[in-house]
Amino acid sequence: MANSDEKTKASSENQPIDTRSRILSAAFRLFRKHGYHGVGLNDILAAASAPKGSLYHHFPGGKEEIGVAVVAEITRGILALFGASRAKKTSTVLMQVGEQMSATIERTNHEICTLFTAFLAERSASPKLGEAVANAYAEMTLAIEARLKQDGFAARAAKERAATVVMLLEGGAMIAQAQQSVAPFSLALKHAASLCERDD
Amino acid sequence: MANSDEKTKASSENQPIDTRSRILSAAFRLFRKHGYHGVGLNDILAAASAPKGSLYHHFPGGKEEIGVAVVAEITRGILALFGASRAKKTSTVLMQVGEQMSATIERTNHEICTLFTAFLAERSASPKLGEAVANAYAEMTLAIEARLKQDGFAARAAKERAATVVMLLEGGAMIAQAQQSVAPFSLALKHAASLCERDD
DNA sequence: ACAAGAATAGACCGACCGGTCTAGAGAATG
DNA sequence: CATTCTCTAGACCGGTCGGTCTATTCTTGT
Repeated sequence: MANSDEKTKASSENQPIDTRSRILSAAFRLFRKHGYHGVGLNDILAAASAPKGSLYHHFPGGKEEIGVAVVAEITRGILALFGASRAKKTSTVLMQVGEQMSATIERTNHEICTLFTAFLAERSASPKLGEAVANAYAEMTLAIEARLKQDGFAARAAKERAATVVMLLEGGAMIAQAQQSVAPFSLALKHAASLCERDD
Repeated sequence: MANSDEKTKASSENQPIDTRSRILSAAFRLFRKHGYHGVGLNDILAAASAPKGSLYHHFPGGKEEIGVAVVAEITRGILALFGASRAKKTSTVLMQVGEQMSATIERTNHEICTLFTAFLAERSASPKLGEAVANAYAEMTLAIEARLKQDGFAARAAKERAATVVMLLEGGAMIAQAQQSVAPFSLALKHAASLCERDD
């Protein structure tokens, strides 16, 4: 069920992407630009060139399930970045991650709605989505916290700084979008990186 | 209907609030809980106990005009807080403002969608709203920056720290909402205040 | 008292929302 | 070939969206 990367329609490198993936990435792009409520299923379908039947086949839970899946996908990506290159200092890795985010912000004409902001407002309407977002933040913070401890920070300091870093990234990305400029995000990133240095 | 025991707008102290104000504050409360798109005009009308005719009489621009007005109202409130008590140190004032925000966060069961997050996603659909939000951030930052200069910070440092403070407040409030706890916001506030001390 | 504007009131509209349902295309089994 | 399952396809549904419209009630100036 997961992959059909053998047989007729697919050698492992096929250009026409899986319908499910197409829906997911279209939803991702639209959500971060217009917010969760600002995107209709028909918008997603049109962007993904898929009919409604396919959508409800792959995501029986409908729009909400898509939202949760997108949040999970983003989280997975971020964690992968922080999980890699354990040898390097946290501040170094953070700067690298930040550069990548900066590039995305610029590439998308500052249309990146912050990591999870697009879904935050739905907390009241959809517990599942709210939970997914809360979880995402928690996992991100935990990952950074673990690295900082490894860098030699005391437990409490690591926890506080990790949390502050996440806030800075979120706030920075948000204001960057509002102001249509990467500058605020870069500033936040710089500050966050310095927070990850022990001799602060 | 509801109230007719006073001369309309003439008497400045009437308990039954002006319809326009009722609509505005209802919209404010709903927007921050559900986001701009998450709230329908009928929701606002019901919460304000007003009919549609009144809404379009006071806000001919419809929902968008209401959104802009709400953003302006929030900004006005924040600026008033920072404008007052010029004598005190900025960090002190910041802590006071923060306490007030913390109280609001707790009182509303952490339903405070960050200051302007609720409107950010509409940037793409409504230039006016986007502009209003960008303006709001700029004004806030400028107000803090001015205070920091007055506290003796160099121009560049004042600008950067002011921007960082705003990011921290936004990010902190956002994560506080996601995690359903004031703790993250308090942490952000603490860090922001220390940024406003010269011997950092 | 009376005219005129401000404000209230809600029925009504077309568009779109998320979601359901039935039908068919395509490959994998016997 | 017949069957079966996955997946595609889109017409269709009731409900709600933001917005317009006309009618009526207050308030105020004269």
